[in-house]
Amino acid sequence: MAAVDLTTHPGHLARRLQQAHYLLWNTMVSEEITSPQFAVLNALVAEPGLDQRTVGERVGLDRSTIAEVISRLGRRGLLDKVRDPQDGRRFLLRLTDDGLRTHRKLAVRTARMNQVFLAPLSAAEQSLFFDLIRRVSDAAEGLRNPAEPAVPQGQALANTTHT
Amino acid sequence: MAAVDLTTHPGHLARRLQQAHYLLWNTMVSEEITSPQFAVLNALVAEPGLDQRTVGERVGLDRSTIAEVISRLGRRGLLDKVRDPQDGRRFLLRLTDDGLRTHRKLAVRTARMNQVFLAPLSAAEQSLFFDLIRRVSDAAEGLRNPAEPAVPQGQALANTTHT
DNA sequence: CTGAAATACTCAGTGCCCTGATTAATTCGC
DNA sequence: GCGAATTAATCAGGGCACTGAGTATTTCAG
Repeated sequence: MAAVDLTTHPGHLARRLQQAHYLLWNTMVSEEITSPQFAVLNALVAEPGLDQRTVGERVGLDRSTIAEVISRLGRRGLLDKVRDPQDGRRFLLRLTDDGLRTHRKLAVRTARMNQVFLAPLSAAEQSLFFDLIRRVSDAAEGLRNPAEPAVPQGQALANTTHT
Repeated sequence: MAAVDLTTHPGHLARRLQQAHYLLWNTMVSEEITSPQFAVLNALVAEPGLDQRTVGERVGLDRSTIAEVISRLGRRGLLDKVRDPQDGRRFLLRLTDDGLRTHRKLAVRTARMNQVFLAPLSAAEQSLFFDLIRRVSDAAEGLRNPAEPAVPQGQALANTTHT
């Protein structure tokens, strides 16, 4: 009775969307390399020599997840990991030739897959789709560290001040 | 420089959206019960006595994942699992009183969380958001079993019929 | 009625995703 | 210079998500 309609719950929709994407990726792009792995390759194509933490920041993966992903890519021989001589805490990451080749190949397939994935939407709807999702994600991400940003000490924290 | 802009990749956006949702859920709804777990509770509020497979179908979880989720909910005492006397393969699922209470409590918090999550969008944009995501997900889901319908019987389905 | 197919569930294996605790290296305060 | 934060990475642990293989039960074909 008190049951709720999940089709109006953004979290549920987000999960379904990701599942749908996973499915398509698996059939149209690669069964070996996953979408997060491709994101890491892509980040290192753009900026070779990044350290692990920064790559994670670029692609939106936390410290633990990025470590696992990088270890898998390393095992496959797609990237190299060398300790930074300047800062012994860091590992610098760089794609191997094989990694570079793999990225090129998958980039093409990914573009094709995106077209299929977005085919149900008109061009205008597609940019709307991006825009809406980005705005929601960014806003939620912004709630993460609420204190940080230069809040002046006046601090009238004015949520629902009066009914 | 063959690097690609991930902000125009729906898969990447879907993942980020889900991460953002996870974050908000964790802080505003529950650290114990996850969003998929709530979806299962909700399905059983709507239709008590469903079997495992059907619950999975309702909330979009495959056979393995639904088994794990249900086992966790069972361990927490939120649902009961009894073998179907009519069909010994099935287990029938039903919420306990505690499960029902939990669902009621979380439903309220979830509604609040959804408001915060969607706050960056106007009402019109929110329905657009739902509509666009649903259309993309449904279309991709539809590609799953493309062949099925209307397989012509010419097909000589020739596994050794004669022995 | 009986053997084959279908069905519900389980299990093993891989990968993503997060938090909290720990270790090693660097930087900062004094 | 040196001890105290800070920072990069690892590890342990819990949960979601999929596939392929295996078990038990039911249904269907002949």
